[in-house]
Amino acid sequence: MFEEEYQLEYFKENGLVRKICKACGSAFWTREPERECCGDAPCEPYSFINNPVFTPHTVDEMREAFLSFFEQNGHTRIKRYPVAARWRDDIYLTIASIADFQPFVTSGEVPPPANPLTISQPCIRLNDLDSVGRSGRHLTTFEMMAHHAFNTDEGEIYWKDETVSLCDRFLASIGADLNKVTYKEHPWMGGGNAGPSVEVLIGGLEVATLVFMSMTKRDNGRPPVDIEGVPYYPKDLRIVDTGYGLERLVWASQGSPTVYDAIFPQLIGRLMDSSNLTHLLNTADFTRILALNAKYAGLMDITGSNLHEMRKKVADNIGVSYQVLQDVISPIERIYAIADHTRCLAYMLGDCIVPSNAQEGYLARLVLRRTLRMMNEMKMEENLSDLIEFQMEKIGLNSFEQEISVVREIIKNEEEKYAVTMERGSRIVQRIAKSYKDKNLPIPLDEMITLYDSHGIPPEIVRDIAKEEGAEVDLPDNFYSLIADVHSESEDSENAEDPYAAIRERVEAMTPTKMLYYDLPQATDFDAIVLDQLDDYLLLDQTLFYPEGGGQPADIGKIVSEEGISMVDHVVKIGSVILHHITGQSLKRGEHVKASVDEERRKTMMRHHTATHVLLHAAKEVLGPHIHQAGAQSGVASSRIDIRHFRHISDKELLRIEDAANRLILKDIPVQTGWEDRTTAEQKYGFDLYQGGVPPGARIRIVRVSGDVQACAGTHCTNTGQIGSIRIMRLEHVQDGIERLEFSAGMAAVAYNQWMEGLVDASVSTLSVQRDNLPSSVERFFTEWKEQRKDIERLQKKVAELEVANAPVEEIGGVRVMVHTLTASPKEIVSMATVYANEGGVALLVGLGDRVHVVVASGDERVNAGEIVHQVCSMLGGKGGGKPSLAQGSGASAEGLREALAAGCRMIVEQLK
RNA sequence: GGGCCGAUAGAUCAGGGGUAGAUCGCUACCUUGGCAUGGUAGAGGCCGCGGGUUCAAUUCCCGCUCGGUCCA
Repeated sequence: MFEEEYQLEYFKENGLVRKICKACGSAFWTREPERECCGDAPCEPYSFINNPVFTPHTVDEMREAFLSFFEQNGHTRIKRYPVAARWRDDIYLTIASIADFQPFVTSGEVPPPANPLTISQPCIRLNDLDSVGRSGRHLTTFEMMAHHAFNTDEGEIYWKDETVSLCDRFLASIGADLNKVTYKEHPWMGGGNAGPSVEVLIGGLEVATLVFMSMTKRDNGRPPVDIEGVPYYPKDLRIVDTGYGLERLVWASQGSPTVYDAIFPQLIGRLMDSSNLTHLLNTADFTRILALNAKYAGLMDITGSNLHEMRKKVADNIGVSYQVLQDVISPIERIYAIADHTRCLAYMLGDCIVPSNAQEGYLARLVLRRTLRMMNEMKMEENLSDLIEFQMEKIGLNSFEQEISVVREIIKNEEEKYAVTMERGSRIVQRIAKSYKDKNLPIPLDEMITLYDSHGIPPEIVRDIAKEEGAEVDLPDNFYSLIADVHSESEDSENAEDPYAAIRERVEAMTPTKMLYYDLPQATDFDAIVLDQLDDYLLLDQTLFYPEGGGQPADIGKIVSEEGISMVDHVVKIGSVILHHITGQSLKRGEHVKASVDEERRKTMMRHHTATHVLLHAAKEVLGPHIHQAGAQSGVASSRIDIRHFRHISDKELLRIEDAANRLILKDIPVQTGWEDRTTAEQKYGFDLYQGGVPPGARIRIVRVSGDVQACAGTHCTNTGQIGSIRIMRLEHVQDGIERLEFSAGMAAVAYNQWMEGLVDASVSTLSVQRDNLPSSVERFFTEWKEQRKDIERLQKKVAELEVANAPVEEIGGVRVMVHTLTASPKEIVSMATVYANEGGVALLVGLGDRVHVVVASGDERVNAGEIVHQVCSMLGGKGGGKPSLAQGSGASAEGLREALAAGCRMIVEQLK
């Protein structure tokens, strides 16, 4: 595929030749004509360990070397983006440098912040979590250094030859022998795009990938290229997407046994120290084991049985047993993993991810709990907060938005939560372990799965606790993949159909609609010319109707023409065209119309929308500067805003937020809105801008309310005073780390207050008490109700005893039998009969109420109450049953009661014989 | 966003279509000079909310709320 794409002038001019790898069959380019192998794992083992291929660099030195090299070569250096990819809704974490520019820059809709540019982007990938620490090369967090160029037909920056040339020159600048570098052809496809790509290899390690994104599946009318049967079309925008692994470059520059030793030298020493493993560090054997381990790990994926095999090979090679190797290497693997995970957490928490049971917060919790578990296993005398703070300081505290004190508090919370979960978990495990031990069975797999899946207790911990209880467990090696299977069964990812798909294409060519609502936020009436009508969607040359978007619903209203009136019930924006969904009169092209927006609704919407910003600001004031918006939805009767906070908001805090918000309203602060260039706005305000979501377009609308700046497309009041008032109606805990405030503003707040008043009034009048006394009266009524209920129970028992004492009794075969009909509730007669049965007698009681209730209690083994009730009730046209000692049931009417009781009596006599 | 588990006395939980239980804690009394402890008695439950099935629901079914957890 793309074979001709790799025939670069640069390769030819510099004497590189194309070869086919004898091991894997891939094509590659090299300066050494006699080379037979592509240089990639598993075709070639690592050769850089103890034999660096670059001049030694630390992480900071290497990053600086890269960025300044590309700066000197005409690239603009760009600040890193957060690791939480909040500008995208398809991924939680930033997984590559190009992710920073998706989707709007890569689609061509928005110009890049600079062109060409260079960046070192911290990325987080949790796919190979199990290999981290073990393989010697896997990391959860790595910096992808990149140089990107965005080429169009109008502006060519550079393409393949220059990209490879820059790569070569950079590698040479850090001391590489270019003869050792190979370029492996590696066609790339992803996300509907494709293009040629080369992997850059040295010393058996892939250090960079150079991707040339140039094709798309989307039909754009250009002549397509066939790739595996699918037509791909050349893109208008051709992107140079490179990725250099900072950590790998550093590793290869130092030749240490593992990548971890190269990038976390200080921390690993510190962790070894606190785990009492320092003595291992400087022994030759140990170093040799690690190096060998890494070398073999380089040749295979470290999953499941592979790990086992690799261990065996390494053990054979150094002449120790599998178990000895395992014992030596497990602790250090955990230390490597902890070093890695704490850096991952530093980025996550520093970039304002709050651990949670859902979404990106869950990923943070996953890593955090893993780290805590490993620290516990190592009995490490270190504190997780200190380790993460150390990592954050190493990276530079000013590169994080979150304050360190908040980070520490979050970690403390998580540690407590984890402890509670584990404690709850151990109790459950102990119980289960006991019950299986009693049956002399191991705890079965499905119990293990439930324990993990529903209670969060990892199987290793179950095993340990079970051992203490003396129970075995059934724990297969592929436990976690079994879990994955359980989940995959129920996973039906259904992609929501685009409801406007049919119209979308037809609209694309239409003239953009002039948006009047931003310039005239107070206006409601306007004149317009009908441009077209597609089905029920009307297009005008200009409009005041706000289309649905940015968490704000669409305006409604009417359009008046000479022929009649059309109602607008929904408005959407597709591209830059606004579509009015109308019912009633159809309209003709070119017609002049008068339109008006439902004023009250629009005003309510504006108040609610501005109130959202005010409330966020108030929350920041009360809870701290770390508060961020996680989502919002405006409505007519109420609106809601989700905010990130690591704790439950207390009732008191809620009141203070409401107070603060209303004070901001009373201050009558002007709301400033304006359009700004996207890229400059991002640089100016940071990614906090996108708290309310990411709007498309090269220019974005900026809304400022008292120091709070957001990109926001909604319609706003011009001053906070216009909101009138804000009333928080409800606080909901949507998920850990996200609190939802439901509120209303303006007249809607008044309506809510009135409704609440109504509730109070209704209660007050029912209880005939004064308003002020409502809470104390309710309290009094409730306690009285409880006391009286108890009194009733006591009295019923008394009555029962009296009834029993006075009831006619017959003695049959030495057993006292009572048959009696009375007016009493089921509960009463039950307790009556029980009193009797407790004295060894048999009672057949009938209570007359709405229904005929039959109870039999038997204090004699021979008499089966259930059978008798069954018989009596069926004769009464009802049903009943129960235990041999006590049974109850009922019949529909008292008709035939005499016969039924007689039959019951006969049965008792019969059974007593 | 989806799956799974759960909600019963102040706490931890058991139970199960037919009169709501255990342990700890609490209160009082006994034992002591006082405390720890031990003994006896007792108080404490809208069995989360709303529907349905049933003669009968705390128990079974459905919905909701809240909590936990796993996975995207």
